[in-house]
Amino acid sequence: MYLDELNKEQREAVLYNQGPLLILAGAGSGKTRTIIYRVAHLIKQGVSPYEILVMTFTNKAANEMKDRVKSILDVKYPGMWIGTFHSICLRILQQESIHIGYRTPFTIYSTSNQETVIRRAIKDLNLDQNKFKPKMFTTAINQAKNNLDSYDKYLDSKNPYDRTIGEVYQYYQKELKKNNAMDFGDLIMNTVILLRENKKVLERYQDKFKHILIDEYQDTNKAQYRLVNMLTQRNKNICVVGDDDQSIYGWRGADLSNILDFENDFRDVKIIRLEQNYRSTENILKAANSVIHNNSYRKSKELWTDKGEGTRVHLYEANDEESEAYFVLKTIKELNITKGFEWKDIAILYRTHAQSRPIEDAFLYHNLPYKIYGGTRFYDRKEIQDILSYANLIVNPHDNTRLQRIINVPRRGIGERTFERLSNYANENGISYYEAIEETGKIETLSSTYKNKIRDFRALIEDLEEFERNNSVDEVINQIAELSGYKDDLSELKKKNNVEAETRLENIAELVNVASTFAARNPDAGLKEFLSSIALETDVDSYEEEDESVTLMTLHAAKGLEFRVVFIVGLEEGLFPSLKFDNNNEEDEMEEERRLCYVGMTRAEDELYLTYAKSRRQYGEMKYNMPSRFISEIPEECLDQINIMDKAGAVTKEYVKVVESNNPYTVGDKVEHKKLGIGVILEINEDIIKVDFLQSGTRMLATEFAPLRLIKDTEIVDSIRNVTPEPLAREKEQEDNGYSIGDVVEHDHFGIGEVKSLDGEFITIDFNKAGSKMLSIAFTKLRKV
DNA sequence: GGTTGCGACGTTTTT
DNA sequence: CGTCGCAACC
Repeated sequence: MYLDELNKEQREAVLYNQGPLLILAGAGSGKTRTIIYRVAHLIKQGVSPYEILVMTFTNKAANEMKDRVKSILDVKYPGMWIGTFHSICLRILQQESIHIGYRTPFTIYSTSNQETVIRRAIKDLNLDQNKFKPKMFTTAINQAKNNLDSYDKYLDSKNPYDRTIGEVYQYYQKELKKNNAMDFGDLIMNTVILLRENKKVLERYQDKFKHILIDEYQDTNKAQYRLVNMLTQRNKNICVVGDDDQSIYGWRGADLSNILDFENDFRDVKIIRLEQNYRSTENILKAANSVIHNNSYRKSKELWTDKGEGTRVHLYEANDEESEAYFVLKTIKELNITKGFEWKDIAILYRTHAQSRPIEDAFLYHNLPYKIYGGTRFYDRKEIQDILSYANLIVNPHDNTRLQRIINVPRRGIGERTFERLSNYANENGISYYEAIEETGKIETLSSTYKNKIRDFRALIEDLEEFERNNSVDEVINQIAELSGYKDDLSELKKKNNVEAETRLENIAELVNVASTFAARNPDAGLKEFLSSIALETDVDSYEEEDESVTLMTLHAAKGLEFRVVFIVGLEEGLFPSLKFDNNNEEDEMEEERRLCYVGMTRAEDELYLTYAKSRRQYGEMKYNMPSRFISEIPEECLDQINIMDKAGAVTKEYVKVVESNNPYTVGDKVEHKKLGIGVILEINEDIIKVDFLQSGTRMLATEFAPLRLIKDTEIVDSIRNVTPEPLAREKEQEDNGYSIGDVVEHDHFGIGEVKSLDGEFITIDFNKAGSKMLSIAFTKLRKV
């Protein structure tokens, strides 16, 4: 019986099924499990799946829930509405499109499309481009939509700056309407407007959804709050799950008061607290609890665990960001060797993306596999946006923004002047650009050469439209890349050894993959459906737990995940907590930084490392930051201060020496190799050691990959057993490793260099920039030049 | 129509 | 220190 798999509070939350319910679920307290079982239980009790609505913030969460509900109930199609706020709203808007004055299918504008429209607005409204940056407006408009504010409110403002925002907002909104497009904010706001202005529609949905569940309720903004509130007014079976201590998106419009005031919004609210943490050890939990206790704007809650004390939270002071990176690297290697943690068990979390760089450098140099999440998103990449613009144009040719984007990409001789003549004609006649293209003959300002070029473009789009009717989504995407000349263009560049072009081709291939997966899963869906599905998709959705690599990500991106070992780096005043506070709500923002720290700390299951650097390069300038206040908020008895003086501090440029000083081995140490048995270290050269093995003679080994462990003298007697040294696979390469002295080679990290000497699988190269290095061929990516 | 160089800028970003 | 956008060049 599935109820037996729950603790007392979780069970209570599953069984309580009449009226408003607030589940305050601390980090690692089995939140998702509770929601899923609650849904399953409702259905087992006879509630129809069609009467249940579950809203989440990420596709990942939605998919996970869908899958788990399906497996508990053992059905193929769950029937209930489970999705992100945005996808649920999209679904409603598409069904009710007659009420909202949009044609179906409307398109969805991503952040980059948004910016394109804003740029045009700034130009057309003759605003000073030095004073007004597009980002200011996108931020303001998104925020306005989160708060359900229309542009009228801004236009009526006494503040001239707000009036300018109003003007741009108005222009932008009209432009979107003209293009039959909505941005992310519109999806929510327009749904609220739809329900507010159509009583019949509202009542239909209120009737339909007898039970509504909201995940991560602390992250809802005002618009989302209104939406939920309207939908639930009839049945009041609203269950919200969240943790006020994990609200970290305030700057994006999330309104913490939604969860804090929930009990005042409804009558007879039942509150259940899930406070048993199944993730972290006592020390980690105690440290995290102590930090969050310094916040005043929160509900009382105290997490506990029965996992046992565990090790203390490790604290390390580095000299600078490079030695911080090397501490992380070295510690990870040690954890792997001594405690058997795998790469995928480990995550490194930081406040800003820029901090990943020194860590990447260190990992790259030492071939420690890692994966970075965030940064430029896959769907934001230029080539992906370009291809998708073509695809969108096939579905909706009147999308001016996207047409403008690709009409000359790749170059086909339709330059700025030509386009201007075309767009002028369109504007004068009040038609879309594509309609103007259909009337090219009538545009008198164009010479026949350019008319023909435009006709060619039109023919291209028509060919693609035709192709789309008879082929699968992935074939269409591929055809776009082919017919548009995009592929040829990149292939040409690739021939010239352009690495970037190669990546772009790979990205396009990946997009075709995504499309074919979609086509396989949704056999009845077409291009239209594919486009709206990926418009709401993000990179986080592709996070793979199985990956054999260390995870690098921002603290924000880590929410909802867990790792056996967590490093939080850069715990310095000014960096974390970040130093950019508004004067008005300084305290609010500090509390949000603290919650972010809490989120980071509670990701850790077994080991938590906190590091800070005494000095750090920020924006090219040397900064000397104080250790973060969050460190001093941790009780000393939970901390294990690592008091290694950083010998390497003075020579940070010389990675080599840092590693040497951090190398766990010294000459004379006895080691045990998984295959080669016991040996003694004869020499140490960077991270390569020469070991004399009892049974197989001397060998060079790369410390970070050789399956080695240090052994004490007393162990030796026990350990000498029959080790039959198997020749390593690499040994065969020794005969001819493909390189000879004098070869010029290129290394991903060090650049160009010349081969100086060869010693088995080891190769010494004199790099033009990085100097002389000894590297293991098996683990080094080298190219002959 | 495409390249180059200079200056401005610089959190976090579930959709 | 990097990146990116734009203006001035070829």
